[in-house]
Amino acid sequence: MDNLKDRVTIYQVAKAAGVSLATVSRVINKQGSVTASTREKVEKTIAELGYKPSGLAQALATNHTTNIGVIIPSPNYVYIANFLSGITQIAKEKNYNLTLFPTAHSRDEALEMIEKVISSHVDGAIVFDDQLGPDDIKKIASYNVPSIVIDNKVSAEKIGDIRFNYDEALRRFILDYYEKGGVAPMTFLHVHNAGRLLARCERIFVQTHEELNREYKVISCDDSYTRTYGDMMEYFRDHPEARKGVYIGYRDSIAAAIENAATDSGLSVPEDIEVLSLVGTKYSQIVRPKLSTMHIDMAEVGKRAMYMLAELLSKELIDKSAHFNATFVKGGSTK
Amino acid sequence: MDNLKDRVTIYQVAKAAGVSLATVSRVINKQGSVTASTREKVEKTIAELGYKPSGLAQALATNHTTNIGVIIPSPNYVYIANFLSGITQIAKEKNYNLTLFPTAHSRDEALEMIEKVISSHVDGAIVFDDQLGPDDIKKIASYNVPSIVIDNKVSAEKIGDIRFNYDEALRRFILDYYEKGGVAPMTFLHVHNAGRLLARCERIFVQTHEELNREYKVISCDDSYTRTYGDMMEYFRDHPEARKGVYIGYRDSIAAAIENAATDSGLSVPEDIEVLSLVGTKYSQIVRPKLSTMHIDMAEVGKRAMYMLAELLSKELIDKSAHFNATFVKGGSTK
DNA sequence: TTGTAAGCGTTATCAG
DNA sequence: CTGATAACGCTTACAA
Repeated sequence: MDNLKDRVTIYQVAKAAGVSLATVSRVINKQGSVTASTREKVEKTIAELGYKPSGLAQALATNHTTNIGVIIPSPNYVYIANFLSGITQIAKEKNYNLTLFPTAHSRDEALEMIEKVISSHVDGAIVFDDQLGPDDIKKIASYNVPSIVIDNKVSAEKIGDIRFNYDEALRRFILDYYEKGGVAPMTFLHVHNAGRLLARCERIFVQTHEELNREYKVISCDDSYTRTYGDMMEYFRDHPEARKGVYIGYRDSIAAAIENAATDSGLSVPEDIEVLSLVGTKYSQIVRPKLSTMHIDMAEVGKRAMYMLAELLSKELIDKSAHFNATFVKGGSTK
Repeated sequence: MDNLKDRVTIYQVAKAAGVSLATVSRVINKQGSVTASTREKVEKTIAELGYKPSGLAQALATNHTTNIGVIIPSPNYVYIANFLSGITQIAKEKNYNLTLFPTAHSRDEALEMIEKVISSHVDGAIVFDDQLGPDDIKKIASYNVPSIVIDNKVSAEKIGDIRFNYDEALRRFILDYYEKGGVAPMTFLHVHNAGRLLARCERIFVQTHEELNREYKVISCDDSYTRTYGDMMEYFRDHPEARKGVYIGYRDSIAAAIENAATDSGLSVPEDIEVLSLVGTKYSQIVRPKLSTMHIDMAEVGKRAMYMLAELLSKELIDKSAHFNATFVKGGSTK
């Protein structure tokens, strides 16, 4: 608990080196001018004492930590992990540390994390939580925490956003299917509380079908490979009429569950059943047939977010909005 | 709430509520005694002003942040992401924030991150970096940062460790193969710089074979699915003698690359080629045939690490070492 | 129950 | 070039 008790302080260094606090501070910050000889002396005693400046005290004095807060659903999903990994790379490059505020897909928790972000005195934040609406985001803005918000349009002074666009690609995919003579209805796998991204895709799915005046199905599934695999096995067994058509899952695990369940039910993909994954990762490549996906490179999104934030923090962010368009990547799971 | 505001301080709250700093502090910390009426008054003005205590200042005053530092290779790999996810869950439960110090598989960087951890004033640290040796870890100990170290034996006052044991399971797997009449040599896919865990497995692999006086192969591969898939396609094409036997990859992506390359080369798994993944994740289940793995649940490891650290921070950690034994999980990729 | 004041470990502004 | 000293925002004895 009081591991910090015996921390060597700048004061001790000063005393040991026979100089004042201020001089030591100048040495460690390499600013202001110090004689070569005293600099050496100070550096020597710093090394001897093993002194490391307290980031905390520095932060308090300078009014900036070099921390940026990251609000994300827990990094359990590959696409979130990829996103985080992208942030990570650029953060390192720009010399920021990352503090995680994980939210487990619940709005209340996300809100609570926003409070924490504010308290934690981060220099900026990247918010990728699917549950938060624009109003929630404004709160963070009102506290003057420069932020990049993912998949949420916000316009505020110190806030940039990155938005995903699945609309056209998904619409086109659906239209193509019917234009090419698709007859069996498409099925969308709904996952409870999986966030705004999925919700929007589902809306596009429904709308497009209603415009076309086509039949469609939405079925609910659990947000896990194993459960969905089991459920789909049953589903294909109990619903002979469902043994054809296109199935859409929102991420690779779900889509893979559909595909494997279909295959293991004696169906062939893509001849009988076609499968599409909305958030494709590299795991779409390892299943057979490879999954067709709507692809957005989440690591790139993470990098971009961190670049934008760094710009927001250092100068003016010129372009406060970035867009990532999903592109259809054809695998073997669709015709 | 609308306009950007400068940080509201405890002092401003005190003034607005007509009380002293100390009283406000008591209210926000719910300790000491405050009359119901003044408490209300203070709470009201806190709400009105939108005051959030500065974690920084609190940390400096109390001498502990509620941050714990996590040194990991970047969360690109599923097993690392799972580990992080496990930490995350328990950290939330115990009310700690996580600060990430990602290292990208290089010892120098890992060392640099240790420095940062020390400066950053975290209450404790979880160190899962495969590149660090025991001596490196001691450095963190010397700064009195209570830590849990993964896959590295350390004995120091404030340091606990979690170790993996692949030895027996892997040895047994190899022995079984030959006892059951395996003839074709086993092949181990070596990945440069993939860390101590892999290195140790490789050592076990080699040793066991030498004890048995059996032929074996070690081939190098890139740490990526796509590259390894391509390389293995070539390999199977150019080396007819290699179109049989057991192949061992250190994580699912690598093992899946072997398996898919074998299948796509017209080989059948497990009849011609058998495949084993050393660090199995749920992705071993989605490829066909399912991968046999040596399994350690990394999310559990993360949880355990965080539990141990919490204990280390609050009282005495009774059991300073935990062990996780790899268990062989048979899939369809081995006979 | 409440207020005063001394830290916590730095940086930064002045003088000297 | 160097040294006092006042911030930074909060906690916490100690007094009142």
